[in-house]
Amino acid sequence: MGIERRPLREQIREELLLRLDRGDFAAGTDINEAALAAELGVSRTPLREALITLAGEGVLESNQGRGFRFAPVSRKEFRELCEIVAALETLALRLSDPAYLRRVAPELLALARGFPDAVAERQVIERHDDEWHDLLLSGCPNERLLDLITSVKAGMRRYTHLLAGDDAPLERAAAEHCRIAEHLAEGDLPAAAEALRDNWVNGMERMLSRIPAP
Amino acid sequence: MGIERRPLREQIREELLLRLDRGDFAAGTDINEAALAAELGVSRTPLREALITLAGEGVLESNQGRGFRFAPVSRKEFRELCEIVAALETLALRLSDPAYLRRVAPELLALARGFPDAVAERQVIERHDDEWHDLLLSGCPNERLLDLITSVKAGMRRYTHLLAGDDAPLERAAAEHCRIAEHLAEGDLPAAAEALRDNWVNGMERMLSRIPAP
DNA sequence: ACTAAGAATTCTGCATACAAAATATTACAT
DNA sequence: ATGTAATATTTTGTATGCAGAATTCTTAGT
Repeated sequence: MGIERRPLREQIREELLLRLDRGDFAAGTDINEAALAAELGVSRTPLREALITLAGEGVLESNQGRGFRFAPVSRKEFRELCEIVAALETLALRLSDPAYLRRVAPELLALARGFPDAVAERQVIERHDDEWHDLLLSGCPNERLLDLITSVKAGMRRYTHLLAGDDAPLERAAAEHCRIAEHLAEGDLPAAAEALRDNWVNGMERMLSRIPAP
Repeated sequence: MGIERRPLREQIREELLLRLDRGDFAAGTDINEAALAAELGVSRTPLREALITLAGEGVLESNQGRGFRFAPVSRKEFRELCEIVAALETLALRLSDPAYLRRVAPELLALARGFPDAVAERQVIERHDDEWHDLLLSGCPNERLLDLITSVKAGMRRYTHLLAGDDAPLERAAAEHCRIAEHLAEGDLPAAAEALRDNWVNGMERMLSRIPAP
């Protein structure tokens, strides 16, 4: 039975991202290292290591002498992140083997169709969406690109909890996922890539109004 | 007189990248934290923080229990990185204001033309190339994208020293830069973006043969 | 001489300690 | 009451300490 043998900093990073999804931290909030470390039951050292990693991913900001804080959210930044992820994911799709994509298309379609039925809590649905995109890109041979996408998406997690309580956006996303899967089933990769970009642009539009004005 | 007031971890990170450019570290080499910290005249704490940052950028790898090491180089990874940066830079160019680009085109052209004349050492030339690309993208309003490009390029620094002693690739790069600048001067942004992608693809080809086989 | 077990050493990962910077509080003058 | 200077407190940034894992060295046995 494999006991947990991973660096504390990684576990801490994931725990913080999870709490971020839950909306535990307001954007712009300062982090008190000692208090947070005590709450997590670890020392400041691995906590700081996790904070530095998250700062590198854009989740946190750091200012000399005054520590870390959750980076403030803004429509501008969210738009920027969507532009980036859209470009990276379409690149990943274009680099994938068309035959492989056609093979996983049915599974992608099934997942997308079973999407709104799942009456799970929002947090589970978010994870579900991530897994769908992961499967979509699982055939991309560019490993560095996949890592980078994961990292950039971590920077977007500050925004996910803003969708709380509204299912409409998720249903529309599911419909778009179906469209993408159908294009893949037909072997029309360019159309799928275009639909994927639309998915990000639309998702961005749906979110923008929920982001508080600066 | 503003004295140096930045976190040690950032200064350490830059120093390590500089030494990497000089070819001080062989790919795959394990890092001895205590020895390196002593050499740099700092304690292990900020050094480790810098190492964690570099690991996040792909410069280093970390394995539980056996610390950090410089990630091994490979043709596959270099190709992957080039694909990524090419996509990101062309995106940045497409997002830029065409009027601004036309305005800086002359400066870009002049810099590119003065390129091979500079008989400076290779390391300076590399930095020169970086600055040219920075200027090219300086009109991109997507700040997150610019940060991301910088970060991904840090991950490519493990490869730059492999160009040591050969000016031919740099001269060809200069010619390509001229081409890009000329397209911008004409206001033909799509052509410039295409030339920029070619620049990365060609640069990749030039480099590939120099990367030792795995 | 080669292998394997085990001891000794080295090194990492995490915790704690300390100094300096930033922030909060108090005292006082206006 | 308000602003300000002096002081106390908090908090970060860096250094040091320590336990355990990984590695190297030693040596006994074949």
